[in-house]
Amino acid sequence: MNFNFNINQFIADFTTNCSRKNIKTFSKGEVVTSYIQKRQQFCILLDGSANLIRYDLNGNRIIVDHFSKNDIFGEVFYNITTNNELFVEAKQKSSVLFFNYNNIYSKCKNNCKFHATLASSFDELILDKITDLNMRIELLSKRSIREKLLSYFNLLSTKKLNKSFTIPFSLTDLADYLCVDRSAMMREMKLLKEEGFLKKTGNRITLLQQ
Amino acid sequence: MNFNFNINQFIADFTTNCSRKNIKTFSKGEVVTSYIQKRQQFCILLDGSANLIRYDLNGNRIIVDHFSKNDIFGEVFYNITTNNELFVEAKQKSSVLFFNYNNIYSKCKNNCKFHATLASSFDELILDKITDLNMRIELLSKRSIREKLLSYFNLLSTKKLNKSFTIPFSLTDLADYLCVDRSAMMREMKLLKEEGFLKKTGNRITLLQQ
DNA sequence: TTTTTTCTGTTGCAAAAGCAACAAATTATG
DNA sequence: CATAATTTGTTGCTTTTGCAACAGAAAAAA
Repeated sequence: MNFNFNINQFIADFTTNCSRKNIKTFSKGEVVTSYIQKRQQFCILLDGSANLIRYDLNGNRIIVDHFSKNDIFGEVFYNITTNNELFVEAKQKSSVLFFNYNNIYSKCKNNCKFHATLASSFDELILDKITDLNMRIELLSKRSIREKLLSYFNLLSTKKLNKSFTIPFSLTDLADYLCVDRSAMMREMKLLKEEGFLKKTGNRITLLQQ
Repeated sequence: MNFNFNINQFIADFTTNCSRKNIKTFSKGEVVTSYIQKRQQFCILLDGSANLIRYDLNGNRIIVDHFSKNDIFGEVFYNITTNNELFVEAKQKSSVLFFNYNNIYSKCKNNCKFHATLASSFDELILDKITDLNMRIELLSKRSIREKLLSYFNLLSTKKLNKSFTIPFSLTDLADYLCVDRSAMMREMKLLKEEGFLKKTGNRITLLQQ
């Protein structure tokens, strides 16, 4: 397994050489793609940010996943089993590369370098995805809103190597990402501030103590 | 990608030919393995059943995953980031095959057929794992105990192609798997019975209506 | 087979979370 | 820039969930 995988190089190879790629841009609020059974599309977010969204039967919106630059998504990473409608919504002006994974081994016209890279790097891509999914499960396994908030904030803090960081989406979205009621989440956040766990200005958080 | 992957054939090849494998048996309650950072072990449950367990800081036990015959687990499928101790516990007499994935490409003495199979089938294995993880996320994203129970039961029902099925572990375990309080879960289950959603004898459930 | 341990089922009470509703602030859009 | 739309922050009230505790059933161990 190649542990020296470089996502930037990978994307560069892809965008410059592959004739089977397809790049589109989207503005805020637009649906980038819906997940369709049997199709095996895979997408790379070249720029911007987007959410993977599902609505449950009670009308609750769930932000299943959040994507930012260089994140990879699509049916390849989500075998759809039930009739749960899943779609990706751009949160801002975004640029997305599409690739049909079904025939991954069919070379494109100019026999591009990318296909060799893809074959050898695909394990790496999915193992990264597994890491993300396990972190998501760890987050959702937390039993209280307080624990969910603190876990998520610690995650962001670790990722940024900084006690201060910006929540990558609105607080309304955050509630749908943590799968809790927004007003209850706001109340809990207020308590966390009052009890000295964190400081908050807008959607910038600074973790204090512990 | 090979969509004709056969897990039974795969395991048969592995157990009969590979000299790098290592098979051990465990009795109920024994720890099969703990997940260790940097190691890249991967294990196949040949027989029995086991749970992947974590304890959170409040002492709550979380059943992160449940494994039965032919399920695959190990650090390969769980990049450990934090200091969360994860271990696999046998729920009954179980037989487990261990393989060190670090040097997947180093052939074993008799250059066994398995390694060719593994290289070509690994994508399949991890994509299956991703499906499982996404289902787990969908389950945990449910906001009430009632919804979690019904979703989980529907899942089992779909898997068995039958409205009747057996919960693969104790109700105490089920609560830890759904990440809710056991007594609250029992109460909700009682209500579901009373409201005619299901019948229950021991840990055998029959779904009624809808 | 008896004893010990674990699991199931239940309940009262306390704490947490959800719901609804609204005003103020902020952000998009014509 | 003005207006519309969305987001934030807040609160009272209701519902759900968690906690603690215990008795009986079932399963495991001696």
